[in-house]
Amino acid sequence: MLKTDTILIPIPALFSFQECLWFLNRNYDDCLHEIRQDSIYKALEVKGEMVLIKVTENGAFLELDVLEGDIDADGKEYLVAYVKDWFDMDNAIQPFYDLLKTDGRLAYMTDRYKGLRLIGISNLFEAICWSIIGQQINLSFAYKVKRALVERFGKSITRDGVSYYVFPEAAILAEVSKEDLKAIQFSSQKADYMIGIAKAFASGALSKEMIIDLPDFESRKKALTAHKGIGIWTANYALMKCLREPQGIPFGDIGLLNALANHNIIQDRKEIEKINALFAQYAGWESYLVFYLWRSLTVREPA
DNA sequence: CCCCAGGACGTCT
DNA sequence: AGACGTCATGGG
Repeated sequence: MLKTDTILIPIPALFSFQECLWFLNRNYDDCLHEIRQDSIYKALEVKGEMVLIKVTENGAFLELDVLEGDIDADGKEYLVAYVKDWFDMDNAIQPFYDLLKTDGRLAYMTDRYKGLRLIGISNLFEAICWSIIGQQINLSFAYKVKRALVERFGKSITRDGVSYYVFPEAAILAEVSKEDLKAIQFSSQKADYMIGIAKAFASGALSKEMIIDLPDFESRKKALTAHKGIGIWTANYALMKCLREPQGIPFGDIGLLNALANHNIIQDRKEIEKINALFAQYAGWESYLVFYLWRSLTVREPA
Protein backbone atom coordinates (compact mmCIF):
# COMPACT_ATOMS: atom_id res chain seq x y z
CA MET A 1 0.00 0.00 0.00
CA LEU A 2 1.35 3.40 -0.91
CA LYS A 3 1.66 6.20 1.55
CA THR A 4 -1.15 8.62 1.09
CA ASP A 5 -1.76 10.30 4.43
CA THR A 6 0.45 13.10 5.68
CA ILE A 7 -0.52 15.26 8.62
CA LEU A 8 1.33 18.33 9.88
CA ILE A 9 1.27 19.19 13.59
CA PRO A 10 2.52 22.66 14.58
CA ILE A 11 5.51 22.57 16.93
CA PRO A 12 4.92 24.57 20.12
CA ALA A 13 7.39 26.79 21.97
CA LEU A 14 10.15 25.07 23.92
CA PHE A 15 9.83 21.88 21.92
CA SER A 16 12.80 20.04 20.45
CA PHE A 17 12.20 16.99 18.31
CA GLN A 18 15.91 16.19 18.49
CA GLU A 19 15.83 16.11 22.30
CA CYS A 20 12.79 13.84 22.24
CA LEU A 21 14.60 11.63 19.74
CA TRP A 22 17.55 11.48 22.08
CA PHE A 23 15.39 10.01 24.81
CA LEU A 24 13.73 7.49 22.50
CA ASN A 25 17.07 6.44 21.08
CA ARG A 26 19.35 6.55 24.11
CA ASN A 27 21.24 3.34 23.46
CA TYR A 28 18.53 1.08 24.79
CA ASP A 29 16.84 -1.50 22.63
CA ASP A 30 13.20 -0.44 22.83
CA CYS A 31 11.04 -2.78 20.75
CA LEU A 32 8.02 -0.45 20.59
CA HIS A 33 9.49 2.06 18.19
CA GLU A 34 12.34 2.29 15.73
CA ILE A 35 14.43 5.28 14.79
CA ARG A 36 16.11 5.63 11.43
CA GLN A 37 17.55 8.83 10.00
CA ASP A 38 15.83 11.16 12.45
CA SER A 39 12.45 9.55 11.85
CA ILE A 40 10.45 7.52 14.35
CA TYR A 41 8.52 4.47 13.15
CA LYS A 42 5.86 3.07 15.43
CA ALA A 43 3.02 0.60 15.15
CA LEU A 44 -0.33 1.44 16.72
CA GLU A 45 -3.69 -0.24 16.85
CA VAL A 46 -6.46 2.09 15.80
CA LYS A 47 -10.01 0.82 16.12
CA GLY A 48 -8.84 -2.76 15.83
CA GLU A 49 -6.59 -2.20 12.86
CA MET A 50 -2.81 -2.23 12.88
CA VAL A 51 -1.29 1.00 11.60
CA LEU A 52 2.32 2.01 11.03
CA ILE A 53 3.17 5.67 11.46
CA LYS A 54 6.30 7.69 10.83
CA VAL A 55 7.02 10.89 12.75
CA THR A 56 9.64 13.34 11.58
CA GLU A 57 10.43 17.02 11.75
CA ASN A 58 9.39 19.26 8.90
CA GLY A 59 10.16 22.91 9.50
CA ALA A 60 7.81 24.32 12.11
CA PHE A 61 5.80 21.10 12.12
CA LEU A 62 5.97 17.50 13.12
CA GLU A 63 5.11 15.48 10.06
CA LEU A 64 3.00 12.42 10.75
CA ASP A 65 2.81 9.91 7.92
CA VAL A 66 0.56 6.87 7.91
CA LEU A 67 2.69 4.30 6.12
CA GLU A 68 0.46 1.26 6.53
CA GLY A 69 -3.18 0.76 7.43
CA ASP A 70 -6.42 2.34 6.33
CA ILE A 71 -7.72 5.06 8.58
CA ASP A 72 -10.64 7.44 8.28
CA ALA A 73 -10.98 11.00 9.53
CA ASP A 74 -11.60 9.80 13.09
CA GLY A 75 -8.50 7.68 12.87
CA LYS A 76 -6.44 10.67 11.80
CA GLU A 77 -7.78 12.67 14.67
CA TYR A 78 -6.87 9.86 17.03
CA LEU A 79 -3.32 9.70 15.65
CA VAL A 80 -2.79 13.44 15.99
CA ALA A 81 -4.00 13.30 19.58
CA TYR A 82 -1.77 10.30 20.18
CA VAL A 83 1.37 12.04 18.92
CA LYS A 84 0.58 15.24 20.81
CA ASP A 85 0.15 13.24 24.00
CA TRP A 86 3.24 11.11 23.35
CA PHE A 87 5.45 14.17 23.17
CA ASP A 88 3.41 16.27 25.61
CA MET A 89 3.02 18.93 22.94
CA ASP A 90 0.03 20.70 24.48
CA ASN A 91 1.88 21.45 27.70
CA ALA A 92 3.35 24.96 27.93
CA ILE A 93 6.52 24.28 29.88
CA GLN A 94 7.85 27.83 30.21
CA PRO A 95 6.94 27.92 33.95
CA PHE A 96 9.17 24.89 34.48
CA TYR A 97 12.03 26.67 32.75
CA ASP A 98 11.43 29.75 34.90
CA LEU A 99 11.87 27.56 37.98
CA LEU A 100 14.99 25.88 36.60
CA LYS A 101 16.59 29.22 35.82
CA THR A 102 16.37 30.25 39.48
CA ASP A 103 18.12 27.02 40.53
CA GLY A 104 21.88 27.40 40.36
CA ARG A 105 22.50 23.66 40.31
CA LEU A 106 20.09 22.89 37.50
CA ALA A 107 19.80 26.11 35.47
CA TYR A 108 22.15 24.71 32.82
CA MET A 109 19.41 22.26 31.81
CA THR A 110 17.35 25.01 30.18
CA ASP A 111 20.04 25.32 27.54
CA ARG A 112 21.49 21.85 27.32
CA TYR A 113 18.17 19.98 27.20
CA LYS A 114 16.12 22.80 25.70
CA GLY A 115 12.80 21.59 24.39
CA LEU A 116 12.93 18.09 25.84
CA ARG A 117 9.43 16.88 26.60
CA LEU A 118 8.28 14.21 29.03
CA ILE A 119 7.82 11.31 26.66
CA GLY A 120 4.65 9.48 27.62
CA ILE A 121 3.18 5.99 27.55
CA SER A 122 -0.45 6.50 26.74
CA ASN A 123 -1.50 2.91 27.46
CA LEU A 124 -1.84 2.52 31.24
CA PHE A 125 -1.61 -1.27 31.10
CA GLU A 126 1.64 -0.97 29.17
CA ALA A 127 2.99 1.68 31.53
CA ILE A 128 2.33 -0.52 34.56
CA CYS A 129 3.70 -3.68 32.95
CA TRP A 130 6.81 -1.83 31.85
CA SER A 131 7.47 -0.52 35.32
CA ILE A 132 6.93 -3.98 36.82
CA ILE A 133 9.43 -5.39 34.35
CA GLY A 134 11.85 -2.62 35.30
CA GLN A 135 11.66 -3.20 39.03
CA GLN A 136 15.07 -3.78 40.57
CA ILE A 137 16.87 -4.78 37.38
CA ASN A 138 19.13 -2.80 35.09
CA LEU A 139 17.48 -1.11 32.14
CA SER A 140 19.34 -3.04 29.47
CA PHE A 141 17.99 -6.29 30.81
CA ALA A 142 14.54 -4.75 31.30
CA TYR A 143 14.38 -3.81 27.62
CA LYS A 144 15.52 -7.30 26.69
CA VAL A 145 12.69 -8.86 28.72
CA LYS A 146 10.16 -6.42 27.28
CA ARG A 147 11.22 -7.28 23.75
CA ALA A 148 10.79 -10.99 24.39
CA LEU A 149 7.33 -10.38 25.85
CA VAL A 150 6.19 -8.09 23.05
CA GLU A 151 7.54 -10.23 20.22
CA ARG A 152 5.89 -13.30 21.68
CA PHE A 153 2.48 -11.90 22.61
CA GLY A 154 2.05 -8.58 20.79
CA LYS A 155 0.42 -7.91 17.43
CA SER A 156 2.65 -6.67 14.65
CA ILE A 157 2.57 -5.06 11.25
CA THR A 158 5.26 -5.60 8.63
CA ARG A 159 6.68 -3.21 6.06
CA ASP A 160 9.71 -3.82 3.86
CA GLY A 161 10.46 -7.00 5.77
CA VAL A 162 10.56 -5.26 9.16
CA SER A 163 7.98 -6.08 11.83
CA TYR A 164 6.70 -3.39 14.17
CA TYR A 165 4.95 -4.42 17.36
CA VAL A 166 2.37 -3.04 19.74
CA PHE A 167 2.31 -3.95 23.41
CA PRO A 168 0.28 -7.12 24.08
CA GLU A 169 -3.32 -6.75 25.15
CA ALA A 170 -4.29 -7.41 28.75
CA ALA A 171 -6.71 -10.14 27.65
CA ILE A 172 -3.79 -12.02 26.09
CA LEU A 173 -1.42 -11.65 29.03
CA ALA A 174 -4.19 -12.57 31.46
CA GLU A 175 -4.20 -16.05 29.95
CA VAL A 176 -0.48 -16.77 29.74
CA SER A 177 1.10 -19.15 32.21
CA LYS A 178 3.67 -18.24 34.78
CA GLU A 179 6.02 -20.69 33.09
CA ASP A 180 5.65 -18.84 29.78
CA LEU A 181 6.85 -15.68 31.47
CA LYS A 182 9.65 -17.36 33.38
CA ALA A 183 10.86 -18.74 30.07
CA ILE A 184 11.43 -15.18 28.89
CA GLN A 185 13.33 -14.34 32.07
CA PHE A 186 10.60 -12.96 34.27
CA SER A 187 11.20 -13.67 37.91
CA SER A 188 8.50 -15.79 39.45
CA GLN A 189 7.24 -12.83 41.49
CA LYS A 190 7.05 -10.51 38.51
CA ALA A 191 5.24 -13.15 36.51
CA ASP A 192 2.59 -13.30 39.21
CA TYR A 193 2.40 -9.51 39.39
CA MET A 194 1.95 -9.05 35.67
CA ILE A 195 -0.61 -11.81 35.22
CA GLY A 196 -2.56 -10.32 38.11
CA ILE A 197 -2.50 -6.84 36.58
CA ALA A 198 -3.45 -8.25 33.18
CA LYS A 199 -6.45 -9.99 34.73
CA ALA A 200 -7.48 -6.76 36.45
CA PHE A 201 -7.40 -4.87 33.14
CA ALA A 202 -9.00 -7.71 31.18
CA SER A 203 -11.90 -7.96 33.61
CA GLY A 204 -12.41 -4.22 33.75
CA ALA A 205 -11.48 -4.07 37.44
CA LEU A 206 -8.78 -1.60 36.43
CA SER A 207 -8.66 0.86 33.54
CA LYS A 208 -7.19 4.19 32.56
CA GLU A 209 -10.62 5.81 32.45
CA MET A 210 -11.41 4.63 35.95
CA ILE A 211 -8.16 6.05 37.33
CA ILE A 212 -8.65 9.35 35.51
CA ASP A 213 -12.11 9.67 36.99
CA LEU A 214 -10.81 9.52 40.55
CA PRO A 215 -10.83 12.91 42.27
CA ASP A 216 -7.15 13.45 43.03
CA PHE A 217 -3.61 12.20 42.89
CA GLU A 218 -3.67 10.41 46.24
CA SER A 219 -6.76 8.39 45.39
CA ARG A 220 -5.27 7.42 42.04
CA LYS A 221 -2.10 6.27 43.72
CA LYS A 222 -4.09 4.28 46.27
CA ALA A 223 -6.15 2.62 43.57
CA LEU A 224 -2.98 1.48 41.84
CA THR A 225 -0.99 0.37 44.89
CA ALA A 226 -3.98 -1.75 45.96
CA HIS A 227 -2.83 -4.23 43.31
CA LYS A 228 -0.07 -6.71 44.06
CA GLY A 229 3.16 -5.75 42.41
CA ILE A 230 2.41 -2.03 42.27
CA GLY A 231 4.33 -0.18 44.97
CA ILE A 232 4.98 3.53 45.37
CA TRP A 233 7.64 3.59 42.67
CA THR A 234 5.54 1.75 40.08
CA ALA A 235 2.37 3.72 40.81
CA ASN A 236 4.12 7.07 40.57
CA TYR A 237 5.99 6.05 37.43
CA ALA A 238 2.75 5.05 35.73
CA LEU A 239 0.97 8.21 36.88
CA MET A 240 3.86 10.30 35.60
CA LYS A 241 4.23 8.59 32.23
CA CYS A 242 0.62 7.84 31.41
CA LEU A 243 -1.62 10.30 33.26
CA ARG A 244 1.05 12.99 33.37
CA GLU A 245 0.51 13.68 37.02
CA PRO A 246 3.02 16.34 38.05
CA GLN A 247 3.22 14.77 41.49
CA GLY A 248 4.14 11.39 40.08
CA ILE A 249 7.61 11.21 41.58
CA PRO A 250 9.08 7.69 41.48
CA PHE A 251 10.53 7.93 44.97
CA GLY A 252 13.42 5.58 45.55
CA ASP A 253 14.22 5.40 41.85
CA ILE A 254 17.89 4.56 41.58
CA GLY A 255 18.39 6.74 38.52
CA LEU A 256 16.76 9.69 40.23
CA LEU A 257 18.91 9.21 43.33
CA ASN A 258 22.06 8.93 41.24
CA ALA A 259 21.20 12.13 39.36
CA LEU A 260 20.53 13.97 42.63
CA ALA A 261 23.88 12.79 43.96
CA ASN A 262 25.62 13.83 40.74
CA HIS A 263 24.30 17.33 41.24
CA ASN A 264 25.37 17.37 44.90
CA ILE A 265 21.77 17.82 45.94
CA ILE A 266 22.06 14.77 48.17
CA GLN A 267 25.09 12.93 49.48
CA ASP A 268 23.42 9.61 50.14
CA ARG A 269 20.16 7.90 49.30
CA LYS A 270 18.53 8.37 52.67
CA GLU A 271 18.36 12.15 52.66
CA ILE A 272 14.62 12.18 52.12
CA GLU A 273 14.15 15.66 53.56
CA LYS A 274 16.54 17.20 51.04
CA ILE A 275 14.72 15.45 48.21
CA ASN A 276 11.37 16.65 49.47
CA ALA A 277 12.72 20.19 49.80
CA LEU A 278 13.90 20.15 46.19
CA PHE A 279 10.60 18.89 44.82
CA ALA A 280 8.72 21.42 46.94
CA GLN A 281 10.45 24.13 44.90
CA TYR A 282 9.10 22.55 41.72
CA ALA A 283 5.46 22.19 42.70
CA GLY A 284 3.43 21.45 39.59
CA TRP A 285 6.52 20.36 37.67
CA GLU A 286 7.87 17.52 39.81
CA SER A 287 7.59 14.88 37.12
CA TYR A 288 9.30 17.15 34.61
CA LEU A 289 12.13 17.63 37.06
CA VAL A 290 12.45 13.85 37.38
CA PHE A 291 12.54 13.49 33.62
CA TYR A 292 15.21 16.15 33.19
CA LEU A 293 17.27 14.55 35.97
CA TRP A 294 17.02 11.23 34.13
CA ARG A 295 18.13 13.05 30.99
CA SER A 296 21.26 14.14 32.82
CA LEU A 297 22.36 10.58 33.47
CA THR A 298 25.04 9.27 31.21
CA VAL A 299 23.88 6.22 29.35
CA ARG A 300 25.94 3.12 28.91
CA GLU A 301 27.25 2.27 25.48
CA PRO A 302 25.46 -0.56 23.72
CA ALA A 303 26.97 -3.97 24.39
C1' DC B 1 32.08 -15.03 45.30
C1' DC B 2 30.74 -10.30 45.64
C1' DC B 3 27.64 -6.18 44.60
C1' DC B 4 24.33 -3.75 41.85
C1' DA B 5 20.14 -2.75 39.13
C1' DG B 6 14.66 3.00 37.07
C1' DG B 7 11.41 -2.49 43.99
C1' DA B 8 7.67 -5.09 46.36
C1' DC B 9 6.13 -7.41 50.27
C1' DG B 10 5.99 -9.45 55.09
C1' DT B 11 7.18 -9.15 59.49
C1' DC B 12 8.75 -7.37 63.10
C1' DT B 13 8.99 -3.36 66.65
C1' DA C 1 4.71 4.39 60.62
C1' DG C 2 9.23 2.84 59.94
C1' DA C 3 13.21 -0.30 59.86
C1' DC C 4 14.78 -4.62 58.24
C1' DG C 5 15.05 -9.14 55.95
C1' DT C 6 13.74 -11.71 51.96
C1' DC C 7 12.74 -12.55 47.35
C1' DA C 8 14.21 -13.19 42.25
C1' DT C 9 17.10 -12.50 37.95
C1' DG C 10 21.01 -11.12 35.01
C1' DG C 11 25.20 -8.26 34.46
C1' DG C 12 29.80 -6.62 35.78
